[in-house]
Amino acid sequence: MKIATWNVNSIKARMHAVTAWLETANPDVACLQEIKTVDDSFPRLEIEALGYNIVTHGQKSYNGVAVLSKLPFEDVNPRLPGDESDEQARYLEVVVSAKTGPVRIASIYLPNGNPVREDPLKSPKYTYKLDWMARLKTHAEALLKNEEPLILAGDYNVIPRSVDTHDPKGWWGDALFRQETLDAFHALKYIGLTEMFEQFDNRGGEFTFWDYQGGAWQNNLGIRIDHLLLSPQAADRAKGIEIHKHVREGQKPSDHVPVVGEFDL
DNA sequence: ATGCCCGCGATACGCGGA
Repeated sequence: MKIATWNVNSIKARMHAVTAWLETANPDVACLQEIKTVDDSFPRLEIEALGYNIVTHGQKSYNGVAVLSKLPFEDVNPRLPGDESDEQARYLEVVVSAKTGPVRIASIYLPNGNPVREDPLKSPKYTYKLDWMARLKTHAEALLKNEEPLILAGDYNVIPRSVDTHDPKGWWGDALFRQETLDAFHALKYIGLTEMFEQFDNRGGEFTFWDYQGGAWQNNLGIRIDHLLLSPQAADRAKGIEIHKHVREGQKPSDHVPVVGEFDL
């Protein structure tokens, strides 16, 4: 079973790239981020025609997440618990029934967090990011008690290590790569989650995002910020991970590329 | 120099992204 994550940077602007990728990569489940549209405007028909069930948690103009699945959805839960006032659409959790039993999958669009001011804790966007990461940790701890395969897949907006950017000195201090962010990401992993790229590959210099500006793609100036975090029951059945870098070469590409995990589920 | 590119949209000398 292939479970993928991809920040598409607008589903409407990306439909040609998305359908072409679905047809060739043929994932069983695809978690999408930054669909940038409301649920009613999501282009369902073209994707359903490729054999996918669709759930969305959309928002006008910004954010928005979706899950596409060849298997039917047994359960759907939009929103990350812990802050009823949070109106940003960044989390969508589903359960599908694989041949080995239920598999819980979440599409995650973790806040960017920039700008970070001189006092990080007085930076509204950065404190929102840190709060969101703490909420994700609390929720993931509760989900781990289910002792089932759990895959938290998405755009984490976290550069885990210096080797996951072309320019660690340049990035250091940014909301994606600074001590408080790394501490929160480590705390999330430390509850018992496995970062899938670390499990199977762990090379430096493998990126999932290249900025549109300044010839970043042409010069391979990228960062690795799209991740799959796995419960022990998912990690035990994990087979391998691929970054679909070639997708960045296409017409009107997203600035992110898909990351695809293979599981014996 | 926070600009360069991209998508959205009360189409803005705007905003957010990373």
